[in-house]
Formats: sequence, C-alpha cells, structure tokens
Amino acid sequence: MTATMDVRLSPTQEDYLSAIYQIIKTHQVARVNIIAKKLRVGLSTVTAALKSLAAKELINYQPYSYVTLTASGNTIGEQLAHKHQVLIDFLTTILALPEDEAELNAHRLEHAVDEEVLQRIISFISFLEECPRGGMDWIKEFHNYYESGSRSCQCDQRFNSWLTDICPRQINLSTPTIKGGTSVNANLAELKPSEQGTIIKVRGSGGTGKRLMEMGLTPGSIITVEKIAPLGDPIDIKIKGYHLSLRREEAVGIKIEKIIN
Amino acid sequence: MTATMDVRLSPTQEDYLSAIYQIIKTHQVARVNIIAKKLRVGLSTVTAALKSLAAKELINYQPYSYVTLTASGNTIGEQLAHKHQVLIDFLTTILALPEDEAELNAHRLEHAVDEEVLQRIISFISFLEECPRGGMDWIKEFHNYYESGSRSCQCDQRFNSWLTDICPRQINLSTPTIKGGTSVNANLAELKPSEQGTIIKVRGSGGTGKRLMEMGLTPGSIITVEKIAPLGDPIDIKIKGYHLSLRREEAVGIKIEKIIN
DNA sequence: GCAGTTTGTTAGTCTCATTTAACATATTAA
DNA sequence: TTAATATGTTAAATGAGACTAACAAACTGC
Repeated sequence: MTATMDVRLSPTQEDYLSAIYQIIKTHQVARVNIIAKKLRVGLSTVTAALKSLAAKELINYQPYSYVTLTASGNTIGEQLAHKHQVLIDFLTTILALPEDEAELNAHRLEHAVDEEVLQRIISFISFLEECPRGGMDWIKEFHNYYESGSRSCQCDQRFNSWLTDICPRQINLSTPTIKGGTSVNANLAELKPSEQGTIIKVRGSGGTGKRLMEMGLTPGSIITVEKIAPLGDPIDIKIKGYHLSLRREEAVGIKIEKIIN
Repeated sequence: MTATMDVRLSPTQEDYLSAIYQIIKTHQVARVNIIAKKLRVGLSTVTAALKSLAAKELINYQPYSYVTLTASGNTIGEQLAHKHQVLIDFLTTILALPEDEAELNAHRLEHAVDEEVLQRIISFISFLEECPRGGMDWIKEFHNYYESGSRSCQCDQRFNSWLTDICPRQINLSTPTIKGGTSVNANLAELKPSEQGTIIKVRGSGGTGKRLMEMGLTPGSIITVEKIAPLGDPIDIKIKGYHLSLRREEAVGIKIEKIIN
C-alpha cells in the first residue's frame, strides 16, 4: 500500500514541503500567501512550486484554493522536520550556537546531511548525554572551553565527584539498557503508555520499514510508549529523545524486549 | 593591500575553485580537461566557469592555456580546503563514517556550514580529544555504542583507571594551557620552530585579520611554529591540529604569550 | 450585491549550470 | 612539417527557480 516510490526532491522543493508541513501544523491548511512569506519569495514562484509538488503527489492543490499534504507528502514532511530538529539540537545543545543562527544553519544543513550521517548524529547526541563520562555538565565544559579558548580543567576536579556522586546515579539509570530488570519479548503494539522496550527487530515491509529505520527505530534503541489514541491508532512513542507517531500496523511489526522496572 | 573584497561564490563556483586548488597542489597547473574529469562535467561547462572565476580575479585564465590561482583565489582555495578537512575529520574521527562516505558528505556540507559553525566544530574536536574526560578512547566508546545500539558501560570501569593512569599524564600536558611555565609576551614572528604561544590578539587589518580568524587563529588558542622558510617568509604553523602558512607580515600582527617549557 | 482589497495565476524574462554539436587550437609522432 | 589526436571554445538549447507585470478569483463591508 501507499507505495512511497522514489520521489526525489530538489533542495528547493524540500524547503517548500517543509514550509507547508510546518504551516499545516499550526494553521491546519497552507495558503500560497503564507508559504510565500515564510520562504520570502514571490507568489508566482510558490504557484510554480506547488504545481511540481502536486505532480509528485505530495500535496493536494487546486488553483485558488488552500493546500494540504497527501499521505506520502506528510511522511516526507515528517522526516524533514525530524532531521531539522536533530540538527537544531546538535547545533544548540552540543555546539552552543544561539537559536537564530542554529535555525539558519540547520536550514542549510538539512539538504546536505544524508540518512547515514543523521543516524550517527542522533546516536552521538544520545551517547554524549547518557554516558556518565559525558553528560550535560561535561558539554558545558566544552562551551566554556569554546568561549575562553582554553580548558579550565574543571573536569579534573569533577572526576573526583563523579565517583562519589554522578556515577552511582547513572549506573542505576543505565542498568535496564544492559540487562537489568526482568524482560519479556513482545511487539510494540502490546505496550501500554509509559512502558518501555528495547527494539529487537523492525519488520521492513518495503518502504515502511525503511521509513521507520530512518526515524531512528534501529535495533538496540530504547523506545517509550507515550500515548495511544482511542482506537489504538496511532501510537505516540519517544525514541532517542524524539517523538514519533506510528500506525498500529507499523507498531505490530516492531519486535521488542519489554523492560520491566 | 590585496583588498580581498567581497567575492561571493555560488556553491558550484566553490566546487570549481576547490577542484582547481587541489589539482594545482599535485599537478602544478590545472587544465580544463582535468577539472572537467574531476567534477564530472563537460568541457564547455568548465570553460564557462573559468570565465566567471577569472572575472572575479580568482584565477589566471587565458583561452587554450592552463589555469593558475591568483593570490586571492589561493586564499579562498585554502579556506575551502581547510573547511573540507575539518568536516572530514569530524565525520571520520567523531562519527566514524567510512572515508568514502565522509568525502561525499563533506563535499555537500562545505557549502552549508558557515564560519561560526566551523569554528565550533574545530573547537569541539580539539576539546573532545584533549579533555581527559573525553579522549580517543572515549570516542571509541561512542563508536561501539553506535554499532551495538547500547552503552557497554566500559566507561564505568575506565573511570577508575582514569584516576590512576590517564589523569596524571594529561594534567601535565594541559598545564601550559593554563598558566604553567614562565611566559613572555611577543609577536608570532619572534618564535622559532617548535616554540609555542597562546594567542592574545590578532591585528585585524581589514580582510587579513578576518581571514586569520577564519582559519582558527582566535585569542586563547595555542599556536606552534613548525617551520620558517629561508627568508623568514612564509612561516608554517600548527593550530588546533591544522597546518597553516602565514606571511611574515601577518605573523607580526599576532600578539602571543610565549610558552616556555 | 457590488466596489474595493486581498489573494492567486499566467505569461514573459532573467540567471545559472548544465548539455550537445560544430568549430578552433595545440601537441605529437612519423 | 604536416596529418592525426587531444584539448579547448563557441553557440544554441534546456530546466530549475526566481522575478515583474498584468490579469483573475475570492473575500469584505457596507
């Protein structure tokens, strides 16, 4: 179903799709007007872009009317937004770039970063934040290093406190990751809100599986169920710090090892 | 002099300039032929590009003849090569991306990363490598984490060895950064090969100062003199792990605090 | 329910980076 | 030293993405 076929978008087209996706998130529908303002281009340029996106079946477009996303358009929009957010996180959290500059850079970087690199960045951020030897306190050391140009070597003192303070706390936190607690095999749809699991396998029925992997659902990562809609579809989950919404059908295909605290 | 004025290059033009810079590094001169092969475009496309670069006074170009870089073309080429190398380092050393993929990604990223972000990446790499709490052994922990999807928590054990082994060694290494040794104020041109200094100030005579800052010569960073050419010009230095060649005139404008070991 | 304003489309033009085809210059080898 | 080959240029065309100007449709307020 919904064969997401090979839709190749130019950087500019990605921009239009992203803009439409964002506008719809807040305004329900997108208007040529608003898109033009957001991207700082003329109205006629937008009209042309909409035609090409409509030809690729990513948007629903009728002249003189508002614009909505098709299912595949929405999927791609979601991916682009995800990528954007990861880059913003990297630029602000790790590199301490001010918000506005991060926005500009993320916008340019989106078109240059491929799936492989994106995965590694996501992973790197989690690792930096989770590892007891890293953590936000240590990232702050870097920010300080960047400002002053030299290591203030607070690390040296902090190492001592690590053994007595941070370490014991973190060890507990990370225990489930390794083998702690009792675990039970299941599929993701069987979890209830707030329950967690470690991904064992993602059933990759063609494009769907690939899409999931692209959103960060890779074997070994920890997934938390956040909310399940009334009829069990969609399921809101959290993975590597990012929110994601899955259809029940997709969730069933994800084999996990349930974590029992 | 050599007012490097505001030469704004399109991503494509940057590619051409980079290609020419690289070809010249190995072949002495660049030929239309070789450039076309390197960038996988037709010969006529190259001719057109050369005209526009020549119009910007970045290259010396005569029809039917070979191509060389002008002074400002060389400067920009150097900057582009530097940026490329930093990105390659980040992608391979930190994210553990295979060489070939790193090359592809660096090539796309070059056009998206601005000066500000570049500086932070450079700084981040140095910090990661220098800080006793980070270091290559710890980066390897991340690589392992990325492969397996879960923290193997070797960090926890290693923290113990840190106190007894790594820490004492690193403390010595980093001492000069802070205030260790005796220090003397000087300008960079007064240093001899193998001597080091901490940058106090960079005389920013218009474009020149800016160029130096862009190459990573920011106050607080440590600079090492590597080689000085026969007549004292140019001076090869190393900063934040990257090599750079400065004209004597530029070196004089860089105030440093000499580090005496 | 029509005049005015806002919003959107069409048509034509521009620039950039590319192509192909035809032509021009350089190099080389007999 | 000239014919063959390699290299480089010009001209004309294309497609993407932008613009302006002119026109068309849709809302708004009496």
